[in-house]
Amino acid sequence: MTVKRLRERQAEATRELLVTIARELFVEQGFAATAIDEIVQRAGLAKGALYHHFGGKDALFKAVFEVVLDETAEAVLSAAVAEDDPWDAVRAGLSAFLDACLQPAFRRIVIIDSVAVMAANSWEGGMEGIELPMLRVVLTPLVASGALPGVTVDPLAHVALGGLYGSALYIAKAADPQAARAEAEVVIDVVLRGVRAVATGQP
Amino acid sequence: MTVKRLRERQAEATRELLVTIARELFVEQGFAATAIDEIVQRAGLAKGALYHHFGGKDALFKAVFEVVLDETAEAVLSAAVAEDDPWDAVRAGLSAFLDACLQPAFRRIVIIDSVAVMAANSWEGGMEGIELPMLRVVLTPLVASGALPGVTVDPLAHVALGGLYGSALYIAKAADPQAARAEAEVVIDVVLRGVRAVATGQP
DNA sequence: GTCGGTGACCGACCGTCGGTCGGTGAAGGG
DNA sequence: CCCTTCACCGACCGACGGTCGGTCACCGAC
Repeated sequence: MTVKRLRERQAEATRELLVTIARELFVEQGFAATAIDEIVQRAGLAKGALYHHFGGKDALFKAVFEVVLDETAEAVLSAAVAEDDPWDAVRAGLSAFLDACLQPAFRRIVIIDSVAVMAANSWEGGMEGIELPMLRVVLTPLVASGALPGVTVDPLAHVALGGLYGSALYIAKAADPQAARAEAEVVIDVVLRGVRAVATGQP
Repeated sequence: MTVKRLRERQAEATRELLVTIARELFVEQGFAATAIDEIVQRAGLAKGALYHHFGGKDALFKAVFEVVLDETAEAVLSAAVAEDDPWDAVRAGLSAFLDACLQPAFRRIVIIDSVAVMAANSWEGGMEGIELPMLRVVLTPLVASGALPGVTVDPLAHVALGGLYGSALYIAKAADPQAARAEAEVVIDVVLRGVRAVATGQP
């Protein structure tokens, strides 16, 4: 299995090339404004090659989307697991997520274009696919500690994810992303402190 | 001015008809999957009529978008202004917005499709157009009171909107919407109490 | 009233784009 | 050495967004 046949390796290389090129163009121009012919031409391939490896333009986008999302999920999780205290883990994860929002690829692919493309194909969106499990990992310790009576993980994760998405949109559209990120972090910090205060009974 | 000429009235009726038909189809099928020919055919008009009144498919979508957004903004505001206490107003507004998130038109037009369409034309998105003023009315008293040091209205509104959308998503997908709504409101309540605790210095 | 201008609306036409499909040549098992 | 397999090719198609010259009812001027 480790020794792959020549054809197999070339095919995989072609797939990765297509994903890489498509990612560049999707980030630069957006999904709708990027023509398949342009992707294929820049990759030095014919249109048939793309349709041999991917079901269509949407499927190619989904492949790109998953790569970008995986990168972000990994960054968030690795930041969270580095902390011992559950609250510190949450804050570290949020900070990593806000960093991701500053990157053009995440903004364009995940925040702006993915929602419509996924909805058009009845696919799972960014919310449910990977981000939610990611958030559950961070939030479950909090809920399990019993600090938030009556609160269950699933709705909490959804609300948190939505809030993150809202701040992501704010950052994505701001003229000064750095300043927007700082503003958003203040807000999230207040919310976090507030929830913590309710949990511990201390302001 | 109140007495409009016949041509003027007919033109306005045509515009409204186009917006109404387009809204139905956009909600049913989404923006990308709806063909201009289909809109025009169902309206009993020719394609030229549409392009006479609107700059293009995107401009027609924006007109539909603004109508849907206005409806929601009005519902939220009327719910909020009925309350005297700022915190009660916030809660009432949030509840009304949650209801809006459950309606297919708002979900499809504003949440799913608007972001990509607006981004493609460098237009103002849903958050900045009307939703933000709507939420600003509700949230500005809080921020202006100085209870939340360092917090500005815009990012706070975005985070709140996102959180509400997340909970709406959770409710929409749940097998038991009533129970899900109760769960979500517990979470929102915790967050609200938390922010309030930070603001007042009391848990 | 009638006459010329205006503008709402028509619909054939165009360029582009996503998607299809029969073909081709090299890889690789027998 | 041959025959199957398959990654890849590229001409072609149909659909869609957008254009543009034409048409005719409406409306103010005289």
